[in-house]
Amino acid sequence: MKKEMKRTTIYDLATRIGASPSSVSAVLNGTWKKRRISAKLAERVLKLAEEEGYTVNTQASLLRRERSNIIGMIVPKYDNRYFGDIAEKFESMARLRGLVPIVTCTQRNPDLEFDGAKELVSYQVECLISTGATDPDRISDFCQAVGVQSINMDLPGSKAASVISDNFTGAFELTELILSRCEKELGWVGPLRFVGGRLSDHNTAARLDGFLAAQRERGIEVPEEYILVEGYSAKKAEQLLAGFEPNGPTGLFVNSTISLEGVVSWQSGLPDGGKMIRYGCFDWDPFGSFLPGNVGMVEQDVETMLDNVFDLIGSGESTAELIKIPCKMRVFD
Amino acid sequence: MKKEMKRTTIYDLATRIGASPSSVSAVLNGTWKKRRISAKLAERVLKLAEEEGYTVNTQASLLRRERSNIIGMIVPKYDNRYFGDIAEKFESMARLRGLVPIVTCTQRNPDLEFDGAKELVSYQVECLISTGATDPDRISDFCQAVGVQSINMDLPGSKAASVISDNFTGAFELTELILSRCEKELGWVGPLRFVGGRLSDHNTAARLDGFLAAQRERGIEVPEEYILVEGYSAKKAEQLLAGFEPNGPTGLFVNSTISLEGVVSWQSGLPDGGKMIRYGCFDWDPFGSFLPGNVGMVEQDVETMLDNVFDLIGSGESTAELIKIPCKMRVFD
DNA sequence: CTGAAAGCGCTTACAG
DNA sequence: CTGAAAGCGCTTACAG
Repeated sequence: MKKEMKRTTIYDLATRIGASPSSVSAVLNGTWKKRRISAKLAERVLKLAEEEGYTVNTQASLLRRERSNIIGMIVPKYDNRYFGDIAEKFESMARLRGLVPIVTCTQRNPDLEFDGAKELVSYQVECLISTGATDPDRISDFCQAVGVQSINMDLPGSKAASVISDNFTGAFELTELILSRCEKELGWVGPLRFVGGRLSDHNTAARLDGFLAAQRERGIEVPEEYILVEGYSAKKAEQLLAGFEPNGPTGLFVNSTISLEGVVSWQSGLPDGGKMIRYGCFDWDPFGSFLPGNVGMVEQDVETMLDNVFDLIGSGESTAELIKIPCKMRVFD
Repeated sequence: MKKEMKRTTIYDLATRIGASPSSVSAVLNGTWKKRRISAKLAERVLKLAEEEGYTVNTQASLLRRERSNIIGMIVPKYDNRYFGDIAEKFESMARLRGLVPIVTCTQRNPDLEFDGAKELVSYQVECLISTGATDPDRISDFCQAVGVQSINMDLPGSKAASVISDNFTGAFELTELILSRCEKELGWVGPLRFVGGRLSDHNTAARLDGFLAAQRERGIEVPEEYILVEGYSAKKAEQLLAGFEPNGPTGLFVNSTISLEGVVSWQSGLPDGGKMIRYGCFDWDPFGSFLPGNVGMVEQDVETMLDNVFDLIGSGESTAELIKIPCKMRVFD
């Protein structure tokens, strides 16, 4: 490892070729046709650059250019399919559009979240997508102050456009599915329990609304103590259910795959293995369809959400509009 | 959105404060004590910077500095816990060490993989970690040519140090577990099937070795047609098993959670739901423990692998050593 | 305690 | 078809 080796620059290339740095630069960044540089020169430069393992110094290049083409995203976690999928699709869709994506993971930590946003701004991002952010408005305020566009995804904010799932409708339909399967398979009609999430979280609140509305429509009253929302973690879900040993048919609405882990763990510890339980989950995981009692999952439409995000980018005036994307329902049998 | 707004620079700050850009710069980047700048000046600068929403221009700053502190990682996919975990822990461990992580996802595409590596090099990374790369040596060669350290993780290469799991031992132990559970629970002893992966892939080969060794030790001969390695995808695994309807006890060694999806799907389609099947999986997923017939999973020790990677960074001469990290066994019952 | 000046590696009008 | 020159926003010796 030649540690203190200086990287090859366009000056090195220019010297060795016997041309000017300007010409080398033009060849390397593709503007050489409009500068009418001879094809032979271009060819020689390209060949030498290849041989020397030349790579442009992005820092120098971006410093000089007026646009960075960089687009940043903060994401809370990679611990479930949803955010992993978002990060992955964001990267490939950005590249397809000629943009350079940078994604950073904030550990669901509000301070890291803001630090991450600042870091991306100092990379000169042209737009910053806050995904699942706990405090998107703080980020939007900051972005606005420095003239950078910001967009919220998954969790809405009030200071920038937001693209989120239609949580109400998804939850409504999932609730209907669980109810009808309870009736058909267990001959039971009754209030479902809602497990996981936090009421201060917009998505949980909207899903709970859909959950309640679907039952109200069937004349089912849901007791307050059936709403078990004290966090997302698997452990929390398991704790909340710990005392509960259903002695007959029951139904559960599980809010997120993280909570689902706890639910399934609780279920498998029941005397009868929870044979009389049916549940559905708002969130998708490929192993979900093989879990006993799972009647269906709501899959958020990441691709359409991102399509909408990209449409918003560079769309001039950004109002704080809220775009809701329908979810897909995965039904198991 | 003030689109064409110029960002605040240290010159703006200096003018408004009535100090020189040098002093402002020193205050902002923390070198001001050694430059013995007055605390009052420092305070005023910091306050104004805060008010103006100043953020350093990373491009300009890095261009001037001699070290970037940037450390890059390419990762194939975020479609399972393993790589998501790696990316996430890499980011936080890098920050803990005062480094700036950049992770890019290459879609398991060899060309994107190399492009990603080049992109990171042009960001002036000081070290590039190739995780699960299909052609790590190509990347190492490139890095060496431009004087950047490279390290392989998960999948080994021959041109740079590699930190990988001890696949042989993990597979050996998992095979023993499956065999003993087949015997205990099904009263059956016999050769297991190996499902998923690719023989050209170092990890699959090492795991297959462990798989065969554990059976050889017990005097079990594994027929060649029991080795079903034609790729990782869930669909592939399901296809390979499609014709197979065991009419008695059987055991499977599943190579990766991706393949596991296909296995479980095949299993759930069997007449008896696959009650007489026991299997284990080389790879960890939290839902795995709830799958019927799953006796255990091998969890790769991401944290220890990354510890080793970070120890290697900046460690001077990089030999192409191979560091094997023991896996953890998760046993279900 | 502080400032003037050089320069990091590029890009881009501008002038041939 | 090509080059000289300015300048992007910083950092860092160097000289007070």
